[in-house]
Amino acid sequence: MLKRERHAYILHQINLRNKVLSADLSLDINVSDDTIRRDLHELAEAGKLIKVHGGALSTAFHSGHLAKRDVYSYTQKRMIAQKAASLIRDGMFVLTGGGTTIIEMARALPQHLHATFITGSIPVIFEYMNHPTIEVIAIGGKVSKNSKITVGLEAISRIRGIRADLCFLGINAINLENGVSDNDWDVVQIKKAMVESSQKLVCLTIAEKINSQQPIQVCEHADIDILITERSPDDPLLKPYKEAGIQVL
Amino acid sequence: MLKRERHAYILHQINLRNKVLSADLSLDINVSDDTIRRDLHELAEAGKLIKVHGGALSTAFHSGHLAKRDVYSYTQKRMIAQKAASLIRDGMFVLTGGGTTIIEMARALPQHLHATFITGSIPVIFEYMNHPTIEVIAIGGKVSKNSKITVGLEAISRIRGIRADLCFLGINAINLENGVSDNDWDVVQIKKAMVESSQKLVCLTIAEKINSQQPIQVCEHADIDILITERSPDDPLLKPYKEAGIQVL
DNA sequence: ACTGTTTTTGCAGGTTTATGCATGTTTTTC
DNA sequence: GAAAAACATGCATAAACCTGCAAAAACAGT
Repeated sequence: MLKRERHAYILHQINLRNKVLSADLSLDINVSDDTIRRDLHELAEAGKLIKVHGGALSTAFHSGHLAKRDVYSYTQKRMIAQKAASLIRDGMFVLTGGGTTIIEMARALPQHLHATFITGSIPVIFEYMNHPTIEVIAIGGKVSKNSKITVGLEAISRIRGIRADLCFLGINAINLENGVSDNDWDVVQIKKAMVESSQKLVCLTIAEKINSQQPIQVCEHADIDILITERSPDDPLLKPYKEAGIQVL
Repeated sequence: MLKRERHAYILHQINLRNKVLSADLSLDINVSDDTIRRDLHELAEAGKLIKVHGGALSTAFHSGHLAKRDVYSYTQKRMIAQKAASLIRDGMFVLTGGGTTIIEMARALPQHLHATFITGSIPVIFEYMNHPTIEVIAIGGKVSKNSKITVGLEAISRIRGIRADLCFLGINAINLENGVSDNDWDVVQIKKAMVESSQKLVCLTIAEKINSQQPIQVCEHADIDILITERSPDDPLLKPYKEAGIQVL
């Protein structure tokens, strides 16, 4: 096989799977691994791929391109945040949890909204404070350093004393069998209390976490009123949830 | 799986869930936990995540986002903060207000201090959260957007339920005639409650504010136990306060 | 077609990297 | 305060790597 051909083949493989192993290629094409290595080296110099120990990766896959901007799935979260913010009306009492998605929602609130937001998440409070017209209530209690929200009995009993119209939770895992689940006991207790204290529960998550599970259950899927992801409500991934009676946005 | 690929996978997981356990990863990817540990170590060195015992955390929340040097009279406040921090012993319950001086105190706390800090100031909570060993209690209530502390009846009744060893207040004005005074009614109510709930009151202020006055009184000079400024305790400016029975540091 | 030149390839060797394992230590947790 | 989990460290090994070299292949020009 000619060098050019080989190069084309390698690039084809890399675009197909986002990675290649030198060993695989040398076996496939029946040339020595030295040759493959030289090929990869050349292609890397030409910027067609990224050479790593043991093989090569697609340029699209690697850091600079995808990682820098979108490791936090910023774009998806923005979209979720906007859908979520549109549910809030003047005069409402809104309970919210913590997490980056909720922070994005805080940023996406319309300028003249006149609602009351209650949360135990310190970073979220920070974000709410920048809004000109909303009222912000902090839930007191012991502060969990990991999750940066208030937890414990104090916080839970405060939440129990509230009747909110809406509850927004950024969730870590959801499936139909076990509903919403998470991995921090203290945080789960808080979320449970929030769910019980609200008329409607709105769950926010990027689609990637749909159909996944974590050790501790927050609530049944039946408790969820609205589910928001960055995808279209018609996406087949979400169909089972619609059929289970959840409104999907 | 290639090393770089693994790194990308780990980062993806971490940004998805905000944390990962080494054990989970080694099971997922099917490599030894040693390898995972080495991966996490490398990624941590590169600043892509924060390594902790048993796994790693996302950097997303842990960004020190308070600008350091653009604080008015930074050096003076540093000095005050250090004097103040030296008063705190293991096991103490400490009530603190808000303000840049208190934030500096939070930064000046010794690394192994084992005390409990109670505050309603959101920026101060942020700072406390960075400390490895202290316990942090947030006072709940309505959040005042100006002063960034919780105010109102809810907060006050919470404070009343506390018996603290020390209370640190950053103060805006003090003279012998009217004691400590301030200009925000809500904030003053909170400070009053704090003073009443503590054994000892420690007031922090830059010397510039000594012998000045604001419209609303917080407490009498007789309520103050300790006064801390950036000046030496022997400074003539402070003599009247010493003579009035206040311990000056 | 022949010869000189260039390119490509495989190989020998010595080096580096990645990984797992064994050891002993620290940290966490109950 | 003792057991379990997580950690660091050093070592061994296999795989991947680089370098230089020589054989083979491809090329080009009179």
